[in-house]
Amino acid sequence: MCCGLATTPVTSLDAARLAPMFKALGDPVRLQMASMIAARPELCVCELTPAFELSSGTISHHLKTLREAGLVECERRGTFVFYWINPEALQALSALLSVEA
Amino acid sequence: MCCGLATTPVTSLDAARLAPMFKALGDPVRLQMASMIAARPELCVCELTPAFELSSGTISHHLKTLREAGLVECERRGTFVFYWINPEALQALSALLSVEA
DNA sequence: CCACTGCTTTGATAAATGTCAAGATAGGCC
DNA sequence: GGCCTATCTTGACATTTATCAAAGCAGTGG
Repeated sequence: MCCGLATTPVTSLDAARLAPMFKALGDPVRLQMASMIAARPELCVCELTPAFELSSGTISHHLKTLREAGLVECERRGTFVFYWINPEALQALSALLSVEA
Repeated sequence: MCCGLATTPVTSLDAARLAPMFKALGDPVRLQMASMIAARPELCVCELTPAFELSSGTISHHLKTLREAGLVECERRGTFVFYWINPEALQALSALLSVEA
């Protein structure tokens, strides 16, 4: 890996683009959500909701944050909505953090 | 890499521990700061300050946020204060994001 | 068409955040 | 000791955020 945060400082432009993704992961609830979604090919909201002691409105709000950050995508199938992770987004962040080598 | 966000979902405990680090990187100013610090063995605040159009108080505040998240450490040497990155912290985050394999 | 379920949106509220100006500290130097 | 510079801390303010309750929308099935 050649271009981590440790080798070349990110430009203010890159920072503006990438910071929202980190920000989206910067809430414990959303980090856990993202993790649950990433651990499977896709995950139904109906499986996500009971994992947290939060109103469904709040769950939906957090999912929207993850979506708008580009970290996940979703699709409605019948009554249910399924979410999956966007691997490119994770990779972009991971590459940035690669300390060296 | 065996234990990324994509393989085993993080526990709520891990989420609580790691989210603040992501959160600290979730501001464009702080992300760029962290990047500048990581690009060198250490960096003087006096080099950091003129890179942003922000008051020195605000710079100091952001550095405190990075410090409290465990992402950087610092030491005073004479009049100047030097910051350096905490590689373990970056690695912890990077490992979590490793999409697979 | 009506009721029900799953999910999202809206409105409201308390708490957290980013910023600056101004004051406080610490160290170097006369 | 007294001044100057570098950094941090404090107080204030506007903005953003996390949350809930309630209302809205989309599909399913009677």
